Amino acid sequence: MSTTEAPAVPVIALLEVALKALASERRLQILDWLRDPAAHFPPQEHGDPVDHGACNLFIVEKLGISQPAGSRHLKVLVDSGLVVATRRQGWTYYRRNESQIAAVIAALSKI
Amino acid sequence: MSTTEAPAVPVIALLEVALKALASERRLQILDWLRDPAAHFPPQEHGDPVDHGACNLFIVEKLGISQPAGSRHLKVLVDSGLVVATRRQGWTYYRRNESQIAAVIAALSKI
DNA sequence: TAGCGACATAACTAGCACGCTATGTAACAG
DNA sequence: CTGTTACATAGCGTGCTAGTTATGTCGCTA
Repeated sequence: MSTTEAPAVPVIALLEVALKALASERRLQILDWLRDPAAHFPPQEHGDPVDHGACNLFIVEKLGISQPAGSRHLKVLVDSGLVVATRRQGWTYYRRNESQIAAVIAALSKI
Repeated sequence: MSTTEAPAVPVIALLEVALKALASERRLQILDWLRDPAAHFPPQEHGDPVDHGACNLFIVEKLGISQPAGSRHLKVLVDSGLVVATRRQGWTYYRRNESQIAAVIAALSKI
């Protein structure tokens, strides 16, 4: 507290994290697909797309990038709270966190 | 048109430009100050802050960075359409483009 | 226990973002 | 014409971002 100075509007620093996560065509595409996983991804045996979202492999393949690259994009989205990951029987499913997305839009509206 | 492929959702590419401009604590701070220039910047002789916004020098000084660094942040905001620049008697005043800001928030709400 | 499939992590590289100093440009003052 | 002020641009160094391949980890299956 002696070396760092608190910003006048701390919400700005929080917004920056979410906006950096959103400021990527890849990640915006992922969020758009996750609005309706069943419409954009093949059927999944282990996990209802409506409840749990889509698995990593499907997202990676649809993006056309390597699996680690897609995995890191998803990690950025999860770390920012915009997406929730669910591990289930070896697979990881991702779904939107609508409340957090709405909170970011609301915060942005105040700036 | 033969070498580039149109994205399935072109609005995503447009949103990315605005979000990259917003995903910066410096630029979010500028936008916040410009909501009420008269409250955050000294009085200006040549140009009403309510009409024209704040000049480059005041913004740079308040940010605590060099003049060229601040000038480039403002250019990013202008290029993305979020801020409008007005040249007047040697000074350049910057103000928010509320309609563009609202359009970005509306587009983000649809993603 | 061995092997495999799904995903995460590590290590590396290329490109972009952001800070700086130095310099260019345009308008005004004397 | 000269100098000053306000701002933009150029050039450079540094750190982050996003892609790759290689490898690690965990859960299931045989």
